[in-house]
Amino acid sequence: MLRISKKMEYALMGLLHMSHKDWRELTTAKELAQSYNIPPELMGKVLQNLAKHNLIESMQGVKGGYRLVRSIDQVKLSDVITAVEGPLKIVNCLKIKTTPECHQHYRCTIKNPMGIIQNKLENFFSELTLQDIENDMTSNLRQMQH
Amino acid sequence: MLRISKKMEYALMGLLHMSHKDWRELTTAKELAQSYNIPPELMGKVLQNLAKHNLIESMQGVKGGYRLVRSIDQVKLSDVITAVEGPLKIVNCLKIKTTPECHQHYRCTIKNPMGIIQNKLENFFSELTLQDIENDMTSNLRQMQH
DNA sequence: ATTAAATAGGACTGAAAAGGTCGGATTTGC
DNA sequence: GCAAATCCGACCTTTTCAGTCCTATTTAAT
Repeated sequence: MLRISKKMEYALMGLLHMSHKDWRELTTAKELAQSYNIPPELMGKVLQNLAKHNLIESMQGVKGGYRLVRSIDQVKLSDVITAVEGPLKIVNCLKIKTTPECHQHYRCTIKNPMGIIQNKLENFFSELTLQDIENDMTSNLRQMQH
Repeated sequence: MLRISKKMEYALMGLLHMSHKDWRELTTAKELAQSYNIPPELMGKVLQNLAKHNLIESMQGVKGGYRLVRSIDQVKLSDVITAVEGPLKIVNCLKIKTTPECHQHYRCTIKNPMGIIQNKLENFFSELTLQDIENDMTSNLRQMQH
């Protein structure tokens, strides 16, 4: 429950990795896969999804690869989630407007607390940028070095 | 990904249901199961977990049932999650201190963004009480009635 | 032109988790 | 003693996740 998928993990690693380079430089799936011990095919798929949603751009062919199209402080965590996993739906019932087979449906809109939590989570993820995460990571690193 | 389990849903429904009664009154698993179309055995298990973690108290025997031990503004969402699902671990790698089979382990503590997100999510859930959720639901209800 | 390295993308498999079911034990009011 | 409730573990089925495989396409370099 509330597990963040491997795909998300790989996506974040990839995006942060790219942010440490000059923006023009390309990063290949293979490079990321080797750096972080990720199955290359999976890494590739994740990057393809990110490219499809315009978080990164792809160059095909030899010497191809991926690079960021905007700086990471312009990338919300919710963008990454949507790109990699599709729109966030924490509970089946809310996936489609009126799922016929949902027996709690007549109570869903009013009595079901899930919608509330979903909204709050969406806000949470859309207020959090990759830069925020990067900052926290480096500050943690500093603490460890003391 | 990031799906909240049915158990959580049932737990929240049960707790909010109880909060609408006089605190001394008992609620049975059967009552909840029938009210919300939930498999009774499952509802029972969820309530047992909540009782074990002292979010509700249980009375055995005929005329038994469950009731809140504190008002819902004293119950954090993180309490419910922990009771129903065990401690929140959004990613395998962070479950146990040093999982030997985690190949990214040497990078985990510093380079893996998951720990950061996990901390932020934990804060998020521990700042949110059931009363907050209740409030949002009733305000949504008011909007619909206009 | 050919080759090699890269992205693009669909189909499939195995493992793990979630959701639900079943059976039985214990407690307790009537 | 019976019935209604909590308690609890074992089991099964379905869905989801992670990973693999295979093929096609693009393109730089030779």
